[in-house]
Amino acid sequence: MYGIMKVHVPPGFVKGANILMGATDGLSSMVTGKSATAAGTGRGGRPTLEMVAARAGVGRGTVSRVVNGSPHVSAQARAAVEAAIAELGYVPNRAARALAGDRTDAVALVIPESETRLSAEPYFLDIVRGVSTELADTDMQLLLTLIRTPRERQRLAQHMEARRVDGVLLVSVHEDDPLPDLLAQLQVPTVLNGRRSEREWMSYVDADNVGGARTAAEHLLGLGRRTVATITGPLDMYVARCRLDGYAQAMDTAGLGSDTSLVAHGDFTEEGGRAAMRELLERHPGIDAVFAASDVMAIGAVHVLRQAGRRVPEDVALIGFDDSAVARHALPPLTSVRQPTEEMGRTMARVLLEQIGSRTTTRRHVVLSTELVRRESA
Amino acid sequence: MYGIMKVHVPPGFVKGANILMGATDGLSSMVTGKSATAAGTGRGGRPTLEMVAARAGVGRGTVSRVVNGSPHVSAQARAAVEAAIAELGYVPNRAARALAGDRTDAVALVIPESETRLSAEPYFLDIVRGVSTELADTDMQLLLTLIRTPRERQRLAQHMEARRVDGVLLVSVHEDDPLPDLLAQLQVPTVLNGRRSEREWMSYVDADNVGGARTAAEHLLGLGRRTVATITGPLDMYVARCRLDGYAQAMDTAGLGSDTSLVAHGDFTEEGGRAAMRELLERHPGIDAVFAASDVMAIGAVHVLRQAGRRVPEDVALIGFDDSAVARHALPPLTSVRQPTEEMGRTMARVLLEQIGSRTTTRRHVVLSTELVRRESA
DNA sequence: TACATATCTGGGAGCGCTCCCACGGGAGCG
DNA sequence: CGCTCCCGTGGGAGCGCTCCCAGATATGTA
Repeated sequence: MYGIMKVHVPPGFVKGANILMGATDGLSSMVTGKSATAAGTGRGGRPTLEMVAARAGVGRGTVSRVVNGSPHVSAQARAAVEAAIAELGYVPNRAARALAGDRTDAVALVIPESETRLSAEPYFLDIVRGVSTELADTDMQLLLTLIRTPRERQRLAQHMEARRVDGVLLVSVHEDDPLPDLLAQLQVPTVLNGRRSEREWMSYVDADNVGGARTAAEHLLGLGRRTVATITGPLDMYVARCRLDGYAQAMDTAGLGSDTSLVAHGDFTEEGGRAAMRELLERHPGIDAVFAASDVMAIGAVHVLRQAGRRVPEDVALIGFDDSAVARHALPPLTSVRQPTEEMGRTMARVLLEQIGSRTTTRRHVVLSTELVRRESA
Repeated sequence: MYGIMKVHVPPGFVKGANILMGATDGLSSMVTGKSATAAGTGRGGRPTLEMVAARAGVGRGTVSRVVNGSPHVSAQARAAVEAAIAELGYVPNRAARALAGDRTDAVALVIPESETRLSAEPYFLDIVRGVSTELADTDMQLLLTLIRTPRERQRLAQHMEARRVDGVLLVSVHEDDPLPDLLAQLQVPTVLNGRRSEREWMSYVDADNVGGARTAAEHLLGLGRRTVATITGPLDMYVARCRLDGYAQAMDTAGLGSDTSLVAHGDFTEEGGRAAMRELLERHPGIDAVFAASDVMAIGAVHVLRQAGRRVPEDVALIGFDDSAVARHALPPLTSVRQPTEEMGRTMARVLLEQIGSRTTTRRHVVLSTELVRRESA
């Protein structure tokens, strides 16, 4: 009863309203048809799924199944298709796939400008490197989006609503950034790099800032130093609070209580580090160790200490955070807490892919451990 | 005679082979139809072009024309369409556009790993920033592709053949990299960041390395220094040759001939800079100025000079190249040649867009001038 | 032997857009 | 006053894929 459908109907005939047009001048349209595809040439000479199917002597569906790794294909058919793909050098058309499958096979790495200004340096590149590595095996594309102006933020939101990516990686956003909530509301899989606060609920991958800071302070203490101070980052940033916390923990454990006069506040800039160091020197002339929450601030501290005639590390031991190029090339080379940045990037990508894959909304929280890189300053 | 076509035919009826199916069990298919689109809901609840058309009381074609800025639309129709777009919050579906229009509205920024390892630092990020800025006004997407393994290079080539991007930005490739030629052959619009040799034929945007180096050397000479040496980069890199050239030009002009013993070869690393400085110090104990072809090498030189008891800049004036964070935070802060990195990124994007727009293969060669940033080392 | 079940397969329909053709009506012309 | 010409317009066809359904075939069971 359905047999009629199996009759071979010339392409271009069944399709469209040509039938209704009868004797009208619909000829030109009829001539068009999908002849190009059915023949040996796709647009721009690129092979199409249909060409592969013809070549392999199977149907479109089967080729699609092979390409997408469906298990419901006989070994024989699979082999034929794979051969045809190789011979033709077939590569799936991403746009067609996206359109038909309602997905994009792309993830965006979003970087708010504020962040790039601060820790710039290798950090960002390492994240990209990690993400890229992890994505290399899938055929997800990595889209880079810098957000600087409100207009760009607006556009990003629009793109998100239009579902132009399957997921988003968000590099350290500020606590009051509306982006994460927008993404959550839109149900776009998202992974943050760094938490916004202690009770972050979205998926995130962060470094163990507390542990790293604690280790640094402990190292200073282990060197026999007694007057161990710290230069913090801006405390409205969670990462800065964490590093202060780690320091405080180490001091507590060492029974050195919490002397707030040993805590000076910086802002992650060299000048901030300078000011904080001057303050510290004034309050504690006998200071013999400093843990700075960033390398750049540590550099500032080095300069001030030098001017004050203090030697590093003989008089004052110093540890920074980030293990940046600045730390490596400083004089003396700075001991610093290294974050596994590339690994963080890889993990972010992995978590995101998992989240995109399983359509469930399972949040993941990952904290990767840091490591003290010993150089000459402590 | 064509009037019959204007009769309103219910959607889903004209389309497909349903007509042929007559009394057969084609019901399920008929029910499907494109009802969803015709009604008020696109996939995922997102508005479609067709919905906008319905809302504005015009045809699909007209909406498309408005969206794509075609001039052949009456003011009235345009206004209606724009209103409908705003009301519905319509955003074009990128995949559909790509499929129908045979383009992708995306460009790739390709970064061979080798390069990222060397000058890493802000350089790369600034390029991205520039590119991103320029692209923000179009709705081109920026794809980031890191090339590290031969496998990744292979995949990139494949993507290029499948025309997954409309154009490519290539960050400083080596002279023997086959990528540029592949891209040229594939006729993919491409812009290089930096030349591969003096006779680069592809479009490129480069910094005036010769001029920057010349200025640096001239500055040193202008300080009254007579024994002005240079530490070069690896001379198999064009950029290194350029910087050496600039230095040589300044020396020639000053009538100081070309004393090859004043030229030491480094490799853009700190250790390379150290070794070169030691060499120089040995050959010319009375040396009073050094131009290093990179900041990192300059840092190495500073360290060696310090150990040798030479003061910077009192005994030996020093200039680096790149104006990196390392230079800014060094002790003393390094005078350095700044490249307009972000501007380079912007220009690259602009040139690429132009090349994509005009389907002609007009190559463009842009050289942006550098600038000496004076700090304390010279 | 007949019938139910599981497995593999072809191909129609449709994703949302662009391209382009052919229509209608207004302006310009003789 | 009829004739082109052109501009603005609607909408068919098709881009290359995925989804899914119904056939065909192979396997198992009574």
